[in-house]
Amino acid sequence: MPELPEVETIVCSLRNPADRAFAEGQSLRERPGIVGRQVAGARLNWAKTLALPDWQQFQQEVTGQTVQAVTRRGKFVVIPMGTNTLLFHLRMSGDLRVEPQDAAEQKHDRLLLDFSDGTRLSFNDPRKFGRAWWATDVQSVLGDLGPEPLDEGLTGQEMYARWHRSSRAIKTLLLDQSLLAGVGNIYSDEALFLARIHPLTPGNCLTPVQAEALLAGVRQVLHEGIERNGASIDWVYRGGDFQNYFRVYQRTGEPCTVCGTPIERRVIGQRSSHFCPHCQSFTGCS
DNA sequence: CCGTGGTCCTGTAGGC
DNA sequence: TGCCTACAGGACCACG
Ligand SMILES: [Zn+2]
Repeated sequence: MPELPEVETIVCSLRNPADRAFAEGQSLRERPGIVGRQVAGARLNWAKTLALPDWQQFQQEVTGQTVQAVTRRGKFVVIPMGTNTLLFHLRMSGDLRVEPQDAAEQKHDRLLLDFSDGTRLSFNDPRKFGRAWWATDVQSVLGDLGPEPLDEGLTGQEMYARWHRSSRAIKTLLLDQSLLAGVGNIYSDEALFLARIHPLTPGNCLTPVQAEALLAGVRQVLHEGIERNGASIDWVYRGGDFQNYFRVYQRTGEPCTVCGTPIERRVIGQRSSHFCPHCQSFTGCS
């Protein structure tokens, strides 16, 4: 589930003042954060969740460390703690929650950090695809990531150069984290719709103008997603409402918001892709 | 280099 | 009620 806007929303909530009190029905924006809290102990309920290092070493080294900051890189949550950094990738169903230690452990909690002030951070992940790393060198985990789409220094020309090198479908290229970090299945469909580009368009058929428009579309949908606290679908991830503003994603058969043509769904690179066959007609390529 | 199919997992929706 | 299949915010691998 979580793509850049959902991860950004979670990261922001973890950065909230840590001295806030817990309350019933708090939104993500209202909840207390974790910066400044000290780890008193850790628990691992699913071995594979901890990618590196082994549990023994992790548990030993993380205990006593203090949360210095919470940041985001692509879809990764980055938490510097002393000389090491704790990283999470939420994959399809991961979530990070802050709660009092006396609260009952939740179903699907995979990794828990107990803080010395009586609170805890829990990594909840029903599908078990999510991973955590405890790394001295952050680049060993984040090294292959492409640029941040919301970095103002990133230009359309740069993305044109990156996308133009490949003959793969632009839908697939948008999901390639080494070309651009943070975009997933929802936001790639939405961005292609805004840029009026057919998802099967080969990267090397894109024009510089289209690349510019696509980066602008990516930025717009990411901003919208962040504004709405991300998208909440099914039982995974709660708190956002961008799902109520989808233009094409999971709207198969429903009318295009621009021209009324039924939205089409087809599988591209093992992922379902939704688009308007009229607004996003393939313009051709030499 | 490219596309395809399989893997890792649990949960839900829909057809019968 | 079940039972069965398809599908889901992601990423990685082997193969031809
Ligand atoms: Zn349309």
